[in-house]
Amino acid sequence: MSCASLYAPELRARGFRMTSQRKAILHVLHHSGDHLSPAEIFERARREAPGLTYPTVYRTLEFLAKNGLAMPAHIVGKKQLAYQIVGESHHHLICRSCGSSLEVGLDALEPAIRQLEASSGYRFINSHVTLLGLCPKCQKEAG
Amino acid sequence: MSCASLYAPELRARGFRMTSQRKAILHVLHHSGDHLSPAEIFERARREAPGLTYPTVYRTLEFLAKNGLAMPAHIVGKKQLAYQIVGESHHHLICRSCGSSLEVGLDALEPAIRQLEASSGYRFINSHVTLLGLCPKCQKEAG
DNA sequence: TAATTTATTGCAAAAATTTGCAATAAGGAA
DNA sequence: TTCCTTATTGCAAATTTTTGCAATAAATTA
Ligand SMILES: [Mn+2]
Ligand SMILES: [Mn+2]
Ligand SMILES: [Zn+2]
Ligand SMILES: [Zn+2]
Repeated sequence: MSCASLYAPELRARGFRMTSQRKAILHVLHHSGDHLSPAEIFERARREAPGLTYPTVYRTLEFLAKNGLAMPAHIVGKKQLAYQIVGESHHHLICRSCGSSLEVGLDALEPAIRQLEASSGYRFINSHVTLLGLCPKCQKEAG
Repeated sequence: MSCASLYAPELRARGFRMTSQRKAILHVLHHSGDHLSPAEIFERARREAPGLTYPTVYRTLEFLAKNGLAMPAHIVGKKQLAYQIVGESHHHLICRSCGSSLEVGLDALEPAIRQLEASSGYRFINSHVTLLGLCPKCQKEAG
């Protein structure tokens, strides 16, 4: 029983198909919960889906993002775009000097985002925000 | 008189150098104001800096982002990471179904971000947030 | 101005990501 | 179950992005 059964109805309702490749990738994202690079996802998912290829990994991640099942996150300083399963709302605050990071809970930005949902008419906003700043340590060093 | 003279002191104070390549790229970003892909930046900047190469463009954009002079933005549906000069604070709300987008003014999220600056100790947060949602039209179609 | 230091660049090659298209297989219909 | 339609995949090739390293040039000093 794969966790992919959670997502299958969602996809089929929109005319998409649940394939073994998508199951494997969703399984990896779902159980890791973390931000994973395409390469990490490829390595882990192909244990369940032998024959899996890189083009499929990239296309699937883009597909999941477009459909609101995964969130992309670009972290300055890391070259690869990472993906994470949609779950607990949270955001990232990263020091652009030393790279140290802080996870920001949903209470910080979420109210403003819900407000925006109301005023814009857009709905189902998945927020996965990466903010860049200077951490306290680097503020001192920079003067 | 290039607009790069605006940025030179900033860089030199941190031990970096203002080069003809950086001048050209800053000039392009500064006067466009828009989100530009590395390829667009390369094409425009090399008019002023002949001999400019792609590795330099990529390294410079990463450099400007790390130093708070430019903001990267990953737009789901577009493959390339785009960059924009740091200027008016604003955010993007994009429909993950049809791609239509809305610019979100600084009043929507900025108060929450200033609040976060206070509570986290991080400072000089450049926010350039891309939020994904479903626009009103696509909400109807999706049911 | 000339010399010095080293941040930055260009080049060539490697690695990552995207694309076109024919083959495959998921899901629905018979 | 078998047949159909077409969304999805794998493959090969194209394109984009990154990296190592020697050559270059910005800024400081003499
Ligand atoms: Mn995250
Ligand atoms: Mn923008
Ligand atoms: Zn820091
Ligand atoms: Zn839409």
